Amino acid sequence: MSSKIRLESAATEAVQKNGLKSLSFRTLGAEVGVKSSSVHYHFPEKSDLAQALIDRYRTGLCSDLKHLSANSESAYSAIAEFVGVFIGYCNEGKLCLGAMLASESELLTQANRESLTGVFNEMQVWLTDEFERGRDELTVDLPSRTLAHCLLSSLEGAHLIARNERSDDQLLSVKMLLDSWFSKVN
Amino acid sequence: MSSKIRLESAATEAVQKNGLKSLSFRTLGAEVGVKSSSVHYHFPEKSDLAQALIDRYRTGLCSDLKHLSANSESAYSAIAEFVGVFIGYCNEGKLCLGAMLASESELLTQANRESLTGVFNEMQVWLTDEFERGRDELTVDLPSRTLAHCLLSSLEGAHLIARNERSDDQLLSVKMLLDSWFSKVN
DNA sequence: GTCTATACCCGGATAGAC
DNA sequence: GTCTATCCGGGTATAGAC
Repeated sequence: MSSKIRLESAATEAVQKNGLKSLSFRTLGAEVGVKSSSVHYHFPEKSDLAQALIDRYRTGLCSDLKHLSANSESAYSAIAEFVGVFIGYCNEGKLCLGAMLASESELLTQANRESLTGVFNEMQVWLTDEFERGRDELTVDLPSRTLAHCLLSSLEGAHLIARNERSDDQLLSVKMLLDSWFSKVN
Repeated sequence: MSSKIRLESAATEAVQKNGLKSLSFRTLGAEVGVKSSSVHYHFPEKSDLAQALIDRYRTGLCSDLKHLSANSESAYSAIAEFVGVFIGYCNEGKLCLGAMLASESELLTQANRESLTGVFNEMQVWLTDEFERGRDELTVDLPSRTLAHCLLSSLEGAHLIARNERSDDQLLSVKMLLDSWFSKVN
């Protein structure tokens, strides 16, 4: 695989764990066996790296979500699987890339920030559509869009809080809330 | 006021805006008119500064919450005011201190992390008690503790997401969710 | 308690050879 | 595309005078 791709993978992993600020061109290069100058060749400035990571994350996300919609037997199961992704991150000591970068927004360019907004929108639109698809089984009468916002916010917040502790309490509560929104949780 | 106190205030502000990692002893000192060596006199290492900030935040929080409980006419109004604090942060481009530090957990010591957990617990216990106080007006039958977890998670997540964008959508949705939990929202 | 001065390290970034 | 070498700025931290 090309160096560039391997750099992006390693960078994504590192950013989800410790943030962009903590990631240096030197250590990133070392991770895949090249020097910092080579990293600069692919990503001239740090904001270029950030942009690549955000774009890459969004692309992967889109295809994952598309798959999830197509292969799930119900809106509930699709959304529950989405929640599962976050629980997975949590177990690896990672934050969602979007959340981590959002917490470091002072080092992002305007373009970075706009793309990041796009990532969150992608998730919220997908969630909104899924809640709409499961309308009939919903026990709450809030707009789908509101439910989508709330679920995403809870997930991002929960695994931020959960990072410090050694319990899944936080995410489990969110899961309970989600379940309470559906009449059939099979 | 003593330098130490002023340093703590300035540091809290800076950390909520840009994080601990971005805050240098030099710029912090400059903020209150002393040199970096003087900052080191009060806080030998960065983790000492972090500890002071966390302790200070918790103390302020405790007294604020006590006041809120005592002076509110209902559980709903107390909780709504709590939500208001987060909306206020958001308008100032700040994150809750706990959330910001949680996102930077790689630079915290074990002691820092434990104290930080205490801060989140403080909020969750208070919220749990308030939901318990408002039991009669609740329209959801989830445990108060679960509601507390979910509300706090949503708030932390919402203003993380909201930081990038120029809209309050995210936090408004959380407010709508909260309102939907109470039968009387007067 | 605060200062000046300084040691030391690490990060981003670039120039130029291969 | 990758390397070596290097510059420069800025960060943490300490020693010692006042």
